[in-house]
Amino acid sequence: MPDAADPAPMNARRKFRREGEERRRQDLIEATLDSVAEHGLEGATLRTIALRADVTAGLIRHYFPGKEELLQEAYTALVGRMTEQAKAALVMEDASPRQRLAAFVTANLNAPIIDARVFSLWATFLGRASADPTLARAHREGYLGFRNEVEAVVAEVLAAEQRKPDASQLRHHAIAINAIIDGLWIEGCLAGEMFSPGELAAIGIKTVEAELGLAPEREENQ
Amino acid sequence: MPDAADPAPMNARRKFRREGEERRRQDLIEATLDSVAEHGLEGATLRTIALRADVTAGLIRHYFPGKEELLQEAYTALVGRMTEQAKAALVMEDASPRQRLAAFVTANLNAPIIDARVFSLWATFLGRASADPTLARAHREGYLGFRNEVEAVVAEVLAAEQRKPDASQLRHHAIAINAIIDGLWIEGCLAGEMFSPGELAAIGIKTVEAELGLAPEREENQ
DNA sequence: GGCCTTGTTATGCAAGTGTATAAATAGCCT
DNA sequence: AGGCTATTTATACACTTGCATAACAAGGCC
Repeated sequence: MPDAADPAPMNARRKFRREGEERRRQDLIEATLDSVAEHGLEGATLRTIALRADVTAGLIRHYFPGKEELLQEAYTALVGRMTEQAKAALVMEDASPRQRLAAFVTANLNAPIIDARVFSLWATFLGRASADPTLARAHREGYLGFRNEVEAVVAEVLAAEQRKPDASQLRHHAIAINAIIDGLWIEGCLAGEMFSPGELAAIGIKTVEAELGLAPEREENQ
Repeated sequence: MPDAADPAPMNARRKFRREGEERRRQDLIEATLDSVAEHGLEGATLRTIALRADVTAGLIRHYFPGKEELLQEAYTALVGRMTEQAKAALVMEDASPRQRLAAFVTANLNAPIIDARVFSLWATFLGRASADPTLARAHREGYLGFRNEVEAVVAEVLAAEQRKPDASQLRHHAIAINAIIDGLWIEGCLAGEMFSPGELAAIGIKTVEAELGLAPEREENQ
């Protein structure tokens, strides 16, 4: 029974905790990505983001010059995380190049890289990349890093097969394989339930190996 | 010298012409796509769109129940146009299945299908598809139509080679080829200047034919 | 314990948003 | 030519947006 005897002020100011700077920035970026994934760039308002980070809107301006910068940093963080995860699949000691390539493809065509939320973010930001040079650069760097990684593995695989491709052939292989992975990734993210588990990865490996002209592993149907 | 003698009223009402209903709707949809491509979903306001269509904002409500419906119709129109263009490359009389497949790949990896504006639109809308069932359905239908088209050509090509793939193999080929085209399409749209003219198409044809296990056309390097 | 810094909240504001409604006029019909 | 109707413009409104600024208090320091 809230009455005159109630000692609590009825217009209590919101309680809060001071967090470390890095932690707050991280939380705000995460909240931004969540908001964008759920409501799109249009629906990701400062107030929505702040609410998700359990903070009031004004605080954002204490860490970021403006909304634009927050979005850019969020996208940069996203791209960084994506390529980092992708490359992580490559660090396998004592595995043949061909196995490492297969593992790379498999990793990129399963969770957590195949993920509707990440895809939504990827597409949303990329749609604005053609108009925003900062976003375009963030994407470009991630993309080239990924493709170089692919090219390096391809070179190893072919070397293990005693083949000496020139730079142009290597580049073409990398472009093609990159396209295969990207294309299957999109299909998986958009319509994951249309594929049985592991199906996309199996298709990816087969297609990549065909592109490289590697002999089928064992069974030769048609 | 605009003075008291000037017969023209100083607050003249805007002159306008009455257009046919279909024409106006078409114009408004086109203006919407332009706005979204340039400013993103967030920047595509009714006033911006109306300005581009050379009309005042209120008129939009005369043709569409609300902004959402306008955006949905615009996306549907875009998807329809894209798949239509893609399929158009398939109607070649007296050409071998393999030639038709190659022509299909080539058409999809050159202008006007490789186009930064279309890509921007595609990505922007797709980013919101996971949250908007109407957009998701529009995309799904376009995608399945495209893939069925691919599957049909693949079946013809393999039949011409006396091969009898079962339904599962056919499906896998279609998925893979669709991914190759999509992936290369994205690369071309986002970084067209990194590729020489025709390079993407050449890579696409080679990769697709490798995936299908077709013997190389003539020259056999490694 | 009391103070001081600064992270945090609260409030305000001008600009812009989508939508509703009233007023005007273009162009067809007779 | 003159009237009718529906397309089009104009205006208003309630609400949201990003940003600015002032008030406040959390937590380290002496």
